[in-house]
Amino acid sequence: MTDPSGNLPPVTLDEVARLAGVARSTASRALNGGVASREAIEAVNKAVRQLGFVPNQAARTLARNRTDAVALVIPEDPSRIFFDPVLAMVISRLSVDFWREGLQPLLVLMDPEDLIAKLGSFLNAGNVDGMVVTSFHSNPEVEEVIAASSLPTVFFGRPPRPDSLPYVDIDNVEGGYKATRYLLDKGRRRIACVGGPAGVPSVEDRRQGFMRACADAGVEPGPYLYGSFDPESGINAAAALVADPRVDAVFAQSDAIAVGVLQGLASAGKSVPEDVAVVGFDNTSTATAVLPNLTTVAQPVSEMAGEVASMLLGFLRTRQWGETPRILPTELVVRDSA
Amino acid sequence: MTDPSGNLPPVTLDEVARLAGVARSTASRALNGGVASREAIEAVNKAVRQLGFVPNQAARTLARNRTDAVALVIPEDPSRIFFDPVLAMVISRLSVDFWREGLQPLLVLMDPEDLIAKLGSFLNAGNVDGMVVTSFHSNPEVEEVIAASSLPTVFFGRPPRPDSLPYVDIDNVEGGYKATRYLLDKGRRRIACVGGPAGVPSVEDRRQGFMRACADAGVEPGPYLYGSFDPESGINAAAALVADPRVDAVFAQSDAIAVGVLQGLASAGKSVPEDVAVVGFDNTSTATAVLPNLTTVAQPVSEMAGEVASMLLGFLRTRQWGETPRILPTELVVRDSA
DNA sequence: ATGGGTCGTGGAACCGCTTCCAGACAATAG
DNA sequence: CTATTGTCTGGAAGCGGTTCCACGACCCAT
Repeated sequence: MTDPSGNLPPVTLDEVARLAGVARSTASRALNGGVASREAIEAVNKAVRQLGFVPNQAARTLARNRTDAVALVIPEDPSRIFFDPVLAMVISRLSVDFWREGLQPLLVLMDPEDLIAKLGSFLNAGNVDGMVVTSFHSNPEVEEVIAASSLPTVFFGRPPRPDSLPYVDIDNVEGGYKATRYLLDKGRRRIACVGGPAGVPSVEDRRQGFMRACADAGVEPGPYLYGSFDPESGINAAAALVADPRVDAVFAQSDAIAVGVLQGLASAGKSVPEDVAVVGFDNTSTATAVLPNLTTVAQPVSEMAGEVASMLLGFLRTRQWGETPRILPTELVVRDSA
Repeated sequence: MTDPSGNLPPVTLDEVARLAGVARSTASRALNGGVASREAIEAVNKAVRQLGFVPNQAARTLARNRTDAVALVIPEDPSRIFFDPVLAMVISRLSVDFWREGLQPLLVLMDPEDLIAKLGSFLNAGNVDGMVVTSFHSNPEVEEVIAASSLPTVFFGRPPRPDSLPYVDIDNVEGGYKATRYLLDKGRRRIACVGGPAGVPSVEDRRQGFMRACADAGVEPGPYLYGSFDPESGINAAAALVADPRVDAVFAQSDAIAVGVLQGLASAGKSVPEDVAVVGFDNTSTATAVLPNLTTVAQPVSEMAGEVASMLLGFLRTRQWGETPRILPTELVVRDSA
């Protein structure tokens, strides 16, 4: 079944051809669907099975000038990504989809200094046919290298300079709007918002949605705080917010932040949702791991990743981009915190 | 700086050699530290810079019979891994370490059916020089393929058949013992234990530690329940356990389970830690995302992954294994739940 | 019979790099 | 001054596939 020769000598196409009684070129054609007689194909297939032949990928790459591999570029500080179940989901889905389509995913996740030092060479060494880049945080230097590589690229999340670059994203404005609107509909009148880092596109969009919902309701928006996408930011924010007793709701721009807010409110003696209602964003597993379970805006992360994969695949096959960008809708998941 | 030619023609070593006024072989030697005159090296380096040359990886692989890539094999159902922050950490650390050492990590994470269908070919196609396998769950078919590949392999976690295969793990017996002992020291007298799937090595070891601690204290162990490593198992377990009012502590074999237990106890009206103390395992970020914050057994996951990477690297360089297995200690992190 | 297709095939070139080998040359030893 | 060593070099032969090309066999319509 598998190669019985315990260890060393890998089978080559030459040996297959010899056993099948044909030329190497014929064997190659037989295997790759080129012109070949029925008998040739059968003989070759039999030989392949008998010898446990597997074509050498490097040789193939060299000859075809195509790697059948793609890079998953995660330009984040690796120590940060544990807080981000979204990222885990993205990676997982991309990996599964690419494998299914016969592409090997290379995980480009390294120390930031390594990244700027190595990414350029890596991309230009013909290691991959294309890449997907998660662009939650911007990083000019990395952007630069990516742009210079001229490899087919799809971004997960709107890239900082969306020069009609292909990307998939949710409608963050809508998401922010929905969350805020829900709180307003529940009668909350002074809503604070805790965001991620200033300047990040999704953060600004969610903020815009927040503002717009308040404006539409004729309510003055409560305090808006920038932070980062982790529980600490939430704790800090909560500490600041309780100073204003009129604040009766918080829209946290990620579940991680919301968790921190919850903790901060708890230690300040505020009860959720009675005193303060809290809405998160992302609908990650922590939303249900926390008490009270979090009302949150769900992103269809897996579908998004699926779209990303199919966009890149489509381009690699047809050499042209389909509809881009692709914007997917969000959905408010109501639980106990608001 | 980088290749100015916007797009297509990649620079080859031939062009570098021509520009430097030497033969291709000399250029190769100059770049790879072979014998070469000072002038030759300088001329080549200059040409390289000028042209933005990056050696083609496939050609290198073919010529050297070495890929400088390793596989990260995750034989788990991809939909499951989101519950597992440990896995995210492992992947991240491995990725960072391998990149730092000049090895490209290939993420082998796909649908189970795809895995058994494709893993064999992948491993035998000369895609990688070695691999690391996370072996939380056993899977005979995958085991088989891995064994047949005869690639250098390190396991994260004791593999089902540790035929002196290289692996890194924690002392799970000790971990289980510590958790249980702590509860006993706190005066708890009827301690239940909620484990992962029966038959998994780590689960059985933790169970053994649990049993032994009880025995050492002369206390009869409370109910032992198998489940899986997710919050649902914890909820179910809690539901079952509250039937016995004497149960005053639960040792959950993962934080995810513990979170479920916490919820289950809460909805049964039990307070933690007053009525029932809870100890988790893993010390993942959910341990602090939940209220009360979880007392839990910490595994040095990142260090473990680091060990794994260095073991594989060591073998690839020296062609022999160092000390194996490597067993790292656990540590009890005391918080609020017990 | 003869000319013009297909179809299938083997040989050879090629992808871009590394490495073996033999030769050129200079420096040192005899 | 030759013999011996040593350093550096270019040419050529790989690595293991794919693909171009020319050629022979075959079938059909002329």
